[in-house]
Parts: sequence; C-alpha cells; structure tokens
Amino acid sequence: MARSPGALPKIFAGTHTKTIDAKGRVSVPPDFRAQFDSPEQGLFVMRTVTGDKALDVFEPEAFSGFVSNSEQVFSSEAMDSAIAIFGSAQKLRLDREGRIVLPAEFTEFAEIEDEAYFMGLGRHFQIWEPSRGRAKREEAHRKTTLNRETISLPLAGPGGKVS
Amino acid sequence: MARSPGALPKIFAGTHTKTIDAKGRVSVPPDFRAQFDSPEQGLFVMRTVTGDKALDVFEPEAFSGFVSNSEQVFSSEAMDSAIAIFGSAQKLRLDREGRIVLPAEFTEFAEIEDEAYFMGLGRHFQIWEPSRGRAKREEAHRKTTLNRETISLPLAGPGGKVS
DNA sequence: TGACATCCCAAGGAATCCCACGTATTCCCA
DNA sequence: TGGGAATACGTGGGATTCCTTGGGATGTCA
Repeated sequence: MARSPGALPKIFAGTHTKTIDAKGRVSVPPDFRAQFDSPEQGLFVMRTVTGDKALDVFEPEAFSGFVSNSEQVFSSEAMDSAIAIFGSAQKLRLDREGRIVLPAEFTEFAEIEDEAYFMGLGRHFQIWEPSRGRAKREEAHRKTTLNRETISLPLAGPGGKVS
Repeated sequence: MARSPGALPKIFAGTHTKTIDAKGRVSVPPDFRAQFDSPEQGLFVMRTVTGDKALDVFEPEAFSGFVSNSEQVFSSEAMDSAIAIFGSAQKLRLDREGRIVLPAEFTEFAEIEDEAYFMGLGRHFQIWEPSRGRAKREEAHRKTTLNRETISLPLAGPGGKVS
C-alpha cells in the first residue's frame, strides 16, 4: 500500500449502533465508509479468533495480507490458521446505500439479533451484539487504565504496514 | 511480493454446502467461480496430503506452481511428492452452469455422499464431506484461538506483535 | 448398437440491486 | 444567533438479475 508521504493512514475509530432491517441489511457507519479506498470491492468479514463473540471486518487490501502468510499449503499448522481465517471469512458487497447483509453464520456466531454494534479498532473494525460490545469496551477501558504502566502500546508510532 | 498497486490477489474464502444431484454434479460456489481467471480451463482436484479426508482444488495457474517445485525428478523424495500430487490430481471441467462432476475416486477418498462442503483457504479451496468439514473448521478455529499469541497473525494491528 | 458421460436448454426460486421517500443534520445567510 | 435551505443518511419496497435444479439431446466408447 503505497501511501504518499504526509498522508494519514486510514483509521477506523468510534462506535456506532445500527439497526438490522427485515431483509438483514445493516448500514455501515458513514465514518467507516469514508475510509474505504474502493467501496465497490466490498469487505471481508470473519469470526474473530480472540475468543470473543465478535466479527472482524477488513478491507480487501488489508485482508489480502493474510494470503501471503499461508503459502505452505501442506503444513498442518498453517492449515489450521488458514481454515480459521479463510474458512470463516466471507466477502460482502455494499449496496448503493452502503449496506451489507450479514449471513446467518455470522449473526449466529456473534449472537446478533436486530442491532449491530460497530467498533473501530484502527486498521479494521469489529461488529458486536450491542450489549456485549459495550461491555467489552468498558472492560477494555478499565483494564487499560489499570495496566497502563506495564503494557506497551504503539501509540507514538505511525501505523506501520504489514509486510 | 511484486504486485501492481491496487491489484488484489484472488482469495477463496468462506464455506458453502452444495448438494450433489443424481448425475453426480455439484455447483461450484459462485463466490469461488468469480475468482477464476478462465473457468473454461477447468480445475485441478487432488487428494489432500495432510492426512485429512479432503480434496484440494486449484486453478490451473496455481497448480502449475507445483511443476517448478518438482524439478529434481530423480530424487526419490521429489518422486514421491510428484506421484502424490500429479498422480492423484485430475483436471475437471465446469459445465455452463458452473458444475463439476467429482470422480468416484475422490468421493470415495473424502467419503462424500450427496453433499459437498466447499471451504476457501486463500489461494485455493478444499472439498469435504459436510459434517467432517464443519468439525475440522471448528477445531481449527478453536486451535487458532488458543494459539493466537504464539503464531504470527497480522490481526493485532500495525506490524503485528510489537516486541 | 447400447450404455454412459457430457453438454445444452428451460423454468422456478431466491437473493440482490436499484429507486424513491421521509427524516435528521449541517451549512449558509440574514 | 436564529431560521431556512440543501445535503446526507436511513428506511422500505419493487423489479431485476443471478443461481440452482432438473431433464432432454448429443456425442463417445465399448
């Protein structure tokens, strides 16, 4: 991703709660949409591997970074990672109004019913069931407040890139 | 990786369960078909060598990568690999509706009856017997969740793990 | 010549796309 | 600073396209 010097990296920040209509459609927050290089290429959604009941959402360009890491198709370790990532990921297209349809597989995994909680995480963002997402956010804030002396956050550094 | 900016690599992602009709035909998921450079060139199918009862499916272009890797035809190791790969692989054509017919050799190996479970793995994809494939996916997800600290995934954010 | 495999065509159903309207917000100007 | 207009956003429904499934026709090999 060649970024012109001085240009700021895209940042997904903030939280947004969006309703899901009868057809299963959700509006992606405009704040997030504004960050997309090419909305017509859609987004990659996958079940998160952190143990949370949440979904990770990436732009195609960011998501394609996972491909190079799975060159060794016959290594069983790489296999597990590849299955966990690509097996659960799916490419979603946005309609003209910037909505996506979350497949049942994902809503079931994240236990999402009629509302989706979008949470920006910098380079990508997540989708949660609202109450669960809010709880996670509060907990993370509390933990980070307590542990701020001992943990290292790359706060000062530039976004860096996945090679 | 030399890739022209903006050009994204093709990615096979997600899982799809497809029924096999009386004639042994299965629809290749549209998501996957959309990734094919030239559907008329067909696909290469082989028994996987990971010990799983599954089938690996490659595009001709990706599959041809194995050729260069097996140059040393007189090394017994390379011989075995070549036999395992090319000896078991078979080229399948798609009909106008995007269906393939899995030869008995493959359905027997993977113990596939009347349903096929397609699982994207990035550069290529696999075909499983549904219940077996689902189990494999759950297991892989669980393992990856447990080991996510020790394996390098660019999930954590910019540059992966900050040491 | 018969049996089998492959290819082609058609129709039903489902998912997707597109368009239009109501509402809220922002911007601008008085 | 208040009000009005224009823009953007969210929402819903209708229309179209795509996908799947099944069956028939054609070609091939034994």
